[in-house]
Amino acid sequence: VPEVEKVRRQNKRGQGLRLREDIVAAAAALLEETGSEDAITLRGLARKVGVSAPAIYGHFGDVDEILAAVVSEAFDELDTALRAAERAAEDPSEGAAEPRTAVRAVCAAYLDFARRRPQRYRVMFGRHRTHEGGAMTDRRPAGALLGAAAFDRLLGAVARTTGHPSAASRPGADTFTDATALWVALHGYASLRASVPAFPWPEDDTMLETLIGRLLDGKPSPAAGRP
Amino acid sequence: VPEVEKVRRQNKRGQGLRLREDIVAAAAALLEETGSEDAITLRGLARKVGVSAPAIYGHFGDVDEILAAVVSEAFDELDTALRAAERAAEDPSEGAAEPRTAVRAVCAAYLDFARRRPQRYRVMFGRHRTHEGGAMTDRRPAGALLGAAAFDRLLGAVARTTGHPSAASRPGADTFTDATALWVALHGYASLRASVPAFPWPEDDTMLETLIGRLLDGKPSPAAGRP
DNA sequence: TGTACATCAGTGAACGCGCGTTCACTGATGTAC
DNA sequence: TGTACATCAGTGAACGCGCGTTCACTGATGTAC
Repeated sequence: VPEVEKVRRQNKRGQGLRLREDIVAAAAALLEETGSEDAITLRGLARKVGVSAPAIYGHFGDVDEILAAVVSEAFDELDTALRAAERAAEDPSEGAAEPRTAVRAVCAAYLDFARRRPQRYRVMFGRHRTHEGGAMTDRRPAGALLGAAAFDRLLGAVARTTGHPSAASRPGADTFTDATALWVALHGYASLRASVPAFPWPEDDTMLETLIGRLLDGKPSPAAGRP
Repeated sequence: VPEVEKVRRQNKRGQGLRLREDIVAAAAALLEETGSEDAITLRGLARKVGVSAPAIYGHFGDVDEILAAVVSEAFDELDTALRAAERAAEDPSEGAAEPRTAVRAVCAAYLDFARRRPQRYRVMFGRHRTHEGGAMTDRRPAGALLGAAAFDRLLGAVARTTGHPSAASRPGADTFTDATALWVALHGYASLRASVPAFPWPEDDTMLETLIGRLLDGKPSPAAGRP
């Protein structure tokens, strides 16, 4: 028997790789529907996909692997959304109509994602990662970097407006600190807005104007109409 | 048999009300140890307290009630910590050494609480409350207001420095917006710091100086040492 | 002070359930000849 | 083109486990007389 290159066999009746996708999609749906990670069970997913429970072991060894796939996919989605928002904001005038337009667009897209996929957003950023194993096991490098991709979008948008006049008045500012402060505020707002809906939150636009104005441009509150 | 006022019977051998406390304490410990709410089970708690499982029904009808008690207790603790920090900051000079001292102290205490009780903090603010039942069921008014108590501490500290010179330069500012922006940033930092430990976070003091300076005083970045 | 009794916090056995996981299997798909 | 066979994705029955919850009970505590 000569050594033969293993060839990917054609998917059986459309299934095959599709089952994997179906499982991840079902997990995401289950998460958003129930609002709880522990509603995601092997048997529950199998039921939802319409397959027997052991069939899942062909694609995932673990229910945690499935949740990890959901999270990974969600991070891709977030990155795509931020990218699209940035492109759309920069597109029409080619130059810079207003210095903060792109930053504002990216931030708005971030908040929009968190609102559209609340449970996925919560799992992406709301789970405490205990650095299991002392100093730096680096067992899940991808997991640690996932959030960084979204941050880099934000950082890029902020950096691209550094040369603008509004930045000149803030000689001590540095881009990384700016982006960090902005991310922290965005996440805080997105998270609390979902957790404490009873709070009298302002509109997204108002909140964004406040945060960007103060954190990046050193401007005071956007004249909320108080005497 | 005449109507008799029901008198609280003396606790049996030190138990009685103590079991209830023990259950809540065990739940809090289990939450912090395992980092997961669904590690809190009736049987697990009974085991940890050293009591049979049905004994818990005498004090709680539900495992969710126990978690609610943990959260309620944690909110009390947070409020106490913020109160203490504020008092300590205002105590020595009786006047105002520096306008933002009290605000900074309250913020630092907030971050400290989130760091000392990470899982409880996560459950307090990280769980999405779906407004189940349309518009305003108001079924859990206490739950909705719990976060507001901590916010009021922050609001008070901010309000008490409004008359200071630093506020005069920001005519458009209003206290509520200030406190909201600050809370959002504090929570975002506390939450992300725990979720994404791999990120190069600054020291708490530096972060606080940045956030308070920009959000409340309109100052740029704290001269992070860049040319 | 002493005895009989009501109270009630907690027990221990038992139940049914959904879960993860295993195992031998089935049956359609694509391939060798 | 036709037949025999290897492959392998998915099946169905079965298991042991920990869970929430029920039930009749026990035994110490405090009270009535």
